[in-house]
Amino acid sequence: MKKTRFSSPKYFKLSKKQNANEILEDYVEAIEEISKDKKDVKNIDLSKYFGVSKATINKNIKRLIKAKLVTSEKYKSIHLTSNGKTLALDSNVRHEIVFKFLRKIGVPKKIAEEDSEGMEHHISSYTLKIMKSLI
Amino acid sequence: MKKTRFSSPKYFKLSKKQNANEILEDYVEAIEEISKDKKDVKNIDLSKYFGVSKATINKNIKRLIKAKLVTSEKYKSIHLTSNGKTLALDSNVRHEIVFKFLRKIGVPKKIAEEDSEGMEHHISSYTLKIMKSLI
DNA sequence: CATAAAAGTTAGCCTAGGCTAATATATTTA
DNA sequence: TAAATATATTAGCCTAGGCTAACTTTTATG
Repeated sequence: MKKTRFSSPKYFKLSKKQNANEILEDYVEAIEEISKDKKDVKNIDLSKYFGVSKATINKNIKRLIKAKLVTSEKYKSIHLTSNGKTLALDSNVRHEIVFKFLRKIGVPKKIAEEDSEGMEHHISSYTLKIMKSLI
Repeated sequence: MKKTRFSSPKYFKLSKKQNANEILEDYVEAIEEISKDKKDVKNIDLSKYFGVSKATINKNIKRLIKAKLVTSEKYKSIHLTSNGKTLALDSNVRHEIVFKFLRKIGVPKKIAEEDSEGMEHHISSYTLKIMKSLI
């Protein structure tokens, strides 16, 4: 009597690949959000936002530049490229769907904020569509 | 007119900490599952299960040993400690709740397997309780 | 406007989690 | 049982994502 298998190798591989982009998505989403309040998005804003050191932000911004998601010159502010903007908006839409869905099923705001943050990168578009339809 | 903030620094910090244990949980869960079919769980089984090299498994098993989740001697099979067993069962329960919840809202089996795999580490016990009650 | 404070950068370190290649041990099977 | 195959381990490499400390540049202020 074999138990249902909830996972298998291939799914792990997929989730690892996704993982690689998680931080990039979080960053562009953060940059987009911060730029609603401030005209210039600086290193220090992201440092405060994510609670990590300026050095870490600096390193990660270089990855974003390499990935053509942002542009930035030394000591200057950070700007999303059109790719970056698209990814940020996409990310935000997914984030919002998950957040609202969690609220809909009765999860308190604070917890829904935390959970949606963690979950947004691990939900397929199929599942997102269902969640959207249930909001 | 400020937009709702879906995320904030502290949630990121929390999710990073969780991340560190993800692989440990995945491993104990896998070991528990494999041991249902085979008496001995070996390196090679996990290598096939996760689709990563034997060397990687070997390294990670050492982390599990350090974390007192498994015991294993050179060239011998891997056994969950009672801590490991507890974590595995816990993990599996969470996994199962998410999987069944996704099925309940209409997500196809294959996709529910993938998504629940990714999501299980990012859902609070509060949200899990709600999901459980809705299955 | 000079200097102090704030922000940005760089270098060097760490852990986690991958890999390959070489080697060691176990297991199968001719 | 000896040789071939399978599995396990080790060493050394890589990237991502953290950190601190030292230094540079920018910004604010006396």
